[in-house]
Amino acid sequence: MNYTIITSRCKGPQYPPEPCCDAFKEFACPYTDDINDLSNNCSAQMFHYINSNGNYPIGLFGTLCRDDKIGLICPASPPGAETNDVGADSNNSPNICIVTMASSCVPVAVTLLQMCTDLKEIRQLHTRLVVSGLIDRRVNAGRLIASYVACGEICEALSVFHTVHHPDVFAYNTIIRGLTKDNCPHDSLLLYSELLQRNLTPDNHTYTYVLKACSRIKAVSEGKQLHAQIIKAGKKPDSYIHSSMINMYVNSGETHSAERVLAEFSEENVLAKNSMITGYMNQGEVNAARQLFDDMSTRDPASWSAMVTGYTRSGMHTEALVVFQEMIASKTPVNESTLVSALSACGHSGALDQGRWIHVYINRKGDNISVNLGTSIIDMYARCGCIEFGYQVFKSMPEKDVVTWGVIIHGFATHGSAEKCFQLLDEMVSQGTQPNKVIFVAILTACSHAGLVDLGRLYFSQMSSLYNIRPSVQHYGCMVDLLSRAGRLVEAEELISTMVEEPNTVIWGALLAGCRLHKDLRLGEYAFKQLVKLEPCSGERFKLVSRLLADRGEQERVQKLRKEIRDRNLEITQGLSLIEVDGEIHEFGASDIDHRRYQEIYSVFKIDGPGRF
DNA sequence: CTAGGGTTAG
Repeated sequence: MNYTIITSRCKGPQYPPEPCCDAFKEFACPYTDDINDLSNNCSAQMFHYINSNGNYPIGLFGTLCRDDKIGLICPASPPGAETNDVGADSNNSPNICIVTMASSCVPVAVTLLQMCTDLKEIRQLHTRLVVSGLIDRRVNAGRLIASYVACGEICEALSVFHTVHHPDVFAYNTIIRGLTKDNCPHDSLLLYSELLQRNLTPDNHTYTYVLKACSRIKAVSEGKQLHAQIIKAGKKPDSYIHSSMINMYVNSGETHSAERVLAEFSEENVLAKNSMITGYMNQGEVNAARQLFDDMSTRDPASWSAMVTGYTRSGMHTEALVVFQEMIASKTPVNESTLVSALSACGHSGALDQGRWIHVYINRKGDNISVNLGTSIIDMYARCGCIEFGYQVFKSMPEKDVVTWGVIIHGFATHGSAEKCFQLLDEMVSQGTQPNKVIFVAILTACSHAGLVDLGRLYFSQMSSLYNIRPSVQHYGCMVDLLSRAGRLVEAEELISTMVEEPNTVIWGALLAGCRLHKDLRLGEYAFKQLVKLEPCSGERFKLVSRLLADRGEQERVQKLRKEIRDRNLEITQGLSLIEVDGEIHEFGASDIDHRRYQEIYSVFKIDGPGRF
């Protein structure tokens, strides 16, 4: 017989948790989540375990009783256990021996909780701990809190925490970590001050988690206070504290403080440097990030990931993809976030070939594709103009979230397939995913591109009436764009006047563009005035309004405006199109006829003349 | 005597 020995050290690959948990499920006790129900019907003695065949397979046995010992049935005595001859075979025959863990070993409940793989098991053990009274042991309660935190059940964790009379530092640490992870960093900080009030001594874990909470809410002053406390306590920060500290400063935008902390630490700390790279990248100090990365003697996957993500977010897509290729070449295991960033870089730069290469690479790796990664693949194809490929990937995904639906709907919207967008929205709702505000931006964009004014109005009103989504400036932007393009300028103006928030440049810009299209000088000038107030340095709007004036034959005012653009040296940004040819990305501006391969591309796309590209 | 890098994308 092939037994797995379960010991208190049963973590790790050599002791897979499955056999113990299977055994666990078959305990003679019926499964129930209800503590009261269990306490009425069962005693603490029920852990005696015999499986359905009447055999004694390896498993947990014994009682969870106040002496908190565990029995194991196994062919030989596991390390760290004392053999108890009860039930042991006479001359240590290979059949069965029953051992009891020495009392110095890890408490049973802790061992059991470590074996739990899902919430059901944890709940069941929770009930048993309550029934047996073992929950009163702080160690057990603490580990139970940790188990709930590990599977994201912060409410359960909190309710256990509140029953503990004098929680120890471990319990505080665990719950602080859980609250921060659960996006309640403020509560974490409250509990930290409670810990101090109770005269408990924070340890390295405490500092790490509290720093993380500060980092999450960009609480620099609290973070600095903590920094001072750590130094005052004479604690030697370990690498976790160190990197959390840097992270805190980085997230709060204090790159220089982060730099100083980085310099203070003598040991090589990859985690800290990774945080620093992210910090530089967030501040747009791309070269500093690169320098740090280049100087690192050891890099982990997160170091590479920070570079790829940073470049992508700075819009340096080519650089991002170069680093990504280097990462592959250096045989660094590629994690998911890196792939997501690299795909994003492909999508934003139109690098279809590389995007497809990454898609193939992902398929080759054979891991099953997560919702996030699948979504990124779809988005890449959609942005590179291959919505059909994206749709294939979409259809092949067994699980989708609201972002997945958003990506595909947005993709079809920008490809002008409004009908497909509406159909997908219906599908999404019928499959049980609630649309959010981003979905409606995509839907309204689709209406706008297809000139479907009435449908746009319908969806705009349904948004709040059916789905309880308050229209944001972005939605108003879509609607103003939709109405203005269709020449319904008065309606557009009316809609703007109903806005609660201040209209932004997108809103006025859309109105101005519509006015130019439909030659409405009065409203156009009004929109223009609002625009100049909001962004006095953009020449683009001047150009648009001067065209409007030219259309109306107001030559004199046109000249005046043109002079103003020149005199004030207003910047004129240009919309760019990106085309990948043989792995090389080419940028095109509107009416760009100076590109060295213009003729080729001109003929391929049958552009009907310069200026109309 | 149990616990610890980041949350991207539309």
